[in-house]
Amino acid sequence: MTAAPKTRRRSDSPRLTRDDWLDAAFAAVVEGGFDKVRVLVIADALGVTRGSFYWHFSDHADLIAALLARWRENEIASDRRLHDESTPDPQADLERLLDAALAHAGVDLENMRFELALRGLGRREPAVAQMLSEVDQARMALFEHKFERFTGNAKTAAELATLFYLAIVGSYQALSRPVNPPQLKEHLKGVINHYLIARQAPA
Amino acid sequence: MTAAPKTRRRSDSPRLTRDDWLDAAFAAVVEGGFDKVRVLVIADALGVTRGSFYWHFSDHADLIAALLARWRENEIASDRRLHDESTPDPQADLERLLDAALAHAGVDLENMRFELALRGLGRREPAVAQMLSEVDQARMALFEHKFERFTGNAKTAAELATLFYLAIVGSYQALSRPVNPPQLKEHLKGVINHYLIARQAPA
DNA sequence: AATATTCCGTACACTGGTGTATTGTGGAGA
DNA sequence: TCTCCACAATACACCAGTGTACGGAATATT
Repeated sequence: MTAAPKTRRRSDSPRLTRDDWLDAAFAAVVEGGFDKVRVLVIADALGVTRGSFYWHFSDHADLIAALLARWRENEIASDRRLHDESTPDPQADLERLLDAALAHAGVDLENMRFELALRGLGRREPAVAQMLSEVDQARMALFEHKFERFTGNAKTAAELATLFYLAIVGSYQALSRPVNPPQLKEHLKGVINHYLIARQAPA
Repeated sequence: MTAAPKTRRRSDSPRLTRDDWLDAAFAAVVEGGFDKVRVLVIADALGVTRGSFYWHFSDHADLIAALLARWRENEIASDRRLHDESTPDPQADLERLLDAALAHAGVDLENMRFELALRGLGRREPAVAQMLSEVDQARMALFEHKFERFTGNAKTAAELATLFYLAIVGSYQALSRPVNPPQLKEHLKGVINHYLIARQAPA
């Protein structure tokens, strides 16, 4: 009655790598949060025993730390990418940013769930909260920058950037309850259009 | 070396009530999430042993269920209150609603943290997700109603209601990172003013 | 005061998880 | 082909937590 391993290791090699473990741990976080990251469970999801784990990692804390570090790297990388890929048209540029942020809630469902779990962890672990704070700052700055190119007004740019960023973060977990992603996108566009029109016909 | 109970029971009576336990469990959720609700820990926070617990509750699941139920009651009650207390002036009415929602992130910090933990739980428990969905729906409807009274336009009301509600939810956990509550309130007001002006000087 | 009821303590069995030490094993290089 | 070593299995001790059975104390009730 010994069940077969649920998830086959990524590489065809019979041996596992540290990254294989990280991937599996990531999946565990995605579907249960950090509190449900159990070495034992991940082990037999990978089809091995914990003997392997304690080879690649010193202990449970080491695993979590590595997971956080890896996420952080990816995060600053994708932030950099969004910052570099700039379009001449401010509005198109802005919409691309919003699309990317909303994709997090669509295609990239796993990353969204991971980030939510991360925020949960951040409520208990100051170090994690600190990390998230920095990431949020960077993203908000990017939003603000794009909005300023678009509106040409620092104050409204700050307002809209704050509002939009928080709304997207909020949508991560209220989803797909009160609204779904495409719906939300339409609403965001509606507000942007409003500002566009208002600019063409100032008071 | 036996430590004194950290939290004294609310009633002066030496015996505990089911509600005392619920209060303590609530506190546990607030500072650690649902995964950190341990009968053992709560027991000695209350200065008793688990013998008491298993008198008032059948098991751990019973405790959680009761906690959820109680939250739900409070929630529909406060929703009703917000719905009834209506002011003749649409703008003042709207601002009162926003204040109430933002207070959740200020004074009412505990309730905010509880709700966040709840959303975390909802990602694993469909029943909880369902409950949250209904609460979100109700709140959004209220937002939309107030915004419609204010703007007089169904479409923009839907847009702004969605955006504002999600932003507030989002602020719950990004707080106090990228923005703090008063700052956020100013930004929200800024957008509202923009819509006010635009209405007075239509294109 | 005697008794019943309500509430809590105690002791035990059991589960699921971590970490460690030690032993195996299969594959790449000499 | 032999050998070494990177990787994994096994077996152990240990801990935290749940649930249960039962006994004991405190409060009501008559």
